[in-house]
Amino acid sequence: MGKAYDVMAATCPSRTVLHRIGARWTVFVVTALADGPMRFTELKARIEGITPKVLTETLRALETDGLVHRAALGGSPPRVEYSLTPLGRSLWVPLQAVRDWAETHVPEILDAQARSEAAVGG
Amino acid sequence: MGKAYDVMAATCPSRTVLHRIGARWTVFVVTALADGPMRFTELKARIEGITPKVLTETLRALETDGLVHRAALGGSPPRVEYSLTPLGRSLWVPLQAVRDWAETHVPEILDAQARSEAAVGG
DNA sequence: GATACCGGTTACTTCAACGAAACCGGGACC
DNA sequence: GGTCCCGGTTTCGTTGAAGTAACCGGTATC
Repeated sequence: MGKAYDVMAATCPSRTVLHRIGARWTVFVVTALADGPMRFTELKARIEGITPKVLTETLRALETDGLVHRAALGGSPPRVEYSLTPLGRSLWVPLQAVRDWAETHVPEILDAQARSEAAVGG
Repeated sequence: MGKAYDVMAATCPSRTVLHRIGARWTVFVVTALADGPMRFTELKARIEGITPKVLTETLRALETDGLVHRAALGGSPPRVEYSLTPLGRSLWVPLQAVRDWAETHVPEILDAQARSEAAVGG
């Protein structure tokens, strides 16, 4: 059985999907929400350096793709809770592996960068 | 034992690493090279839609980070072979998982997108 | 001597993503 | 009546990654 979708094909929709996954802040939001539902301000605090605008954009995009659920709970002050959908939770698995890899191999990459900078004549 | 690096910290070098991994074409190049060493033109053919400029840039970046090895074999016509380093091969594991996820869940995401477009009033 | 192949490079342009900063309504608290 | 919090929105500016297209030297082929 061949696969229905192939990332190597120029027009394959999986490329769009991959692009979304690779967006700067997607991995952070999914990682944060993997610990449980969270409110906007909580997310903003946890993901250091993210601006409210970008956080909103990222959440909307993930919501559109069915990865994140947004629950407005009314009341005052307003309460909005974001959570991963089952699809989002399934994405978390490979994303966590990537995150893990990144955190684990930082020293090797820093080393390689230093070495190639030295080779060029830094 | 706490982790040495945490992606959630604003200044953590793992963020740079993650950024590189998330670059538009990284996953394609690593995936292609996972099948074995390959020449420039071969890569260009296999990764549909990539331009020579972007391919060069991506390969150089991956080389700098120690993920790809470049071997110029002289002769004429010139022969240059690119291959994954052990570090690159270790990255392939999580990347393949992400690629797999993307290819597998295309229909669900397309569905979700269609539904939220309809909800807005398409 | 025209053509094609390899492995790129160069110059220019475009465009989406990202970021900074200010602001919004509505309530609650003081 | 001033201030704070929540969950954003709006405007504007910047940046850098990506795309387009043309070209390069060297060789070998016809």
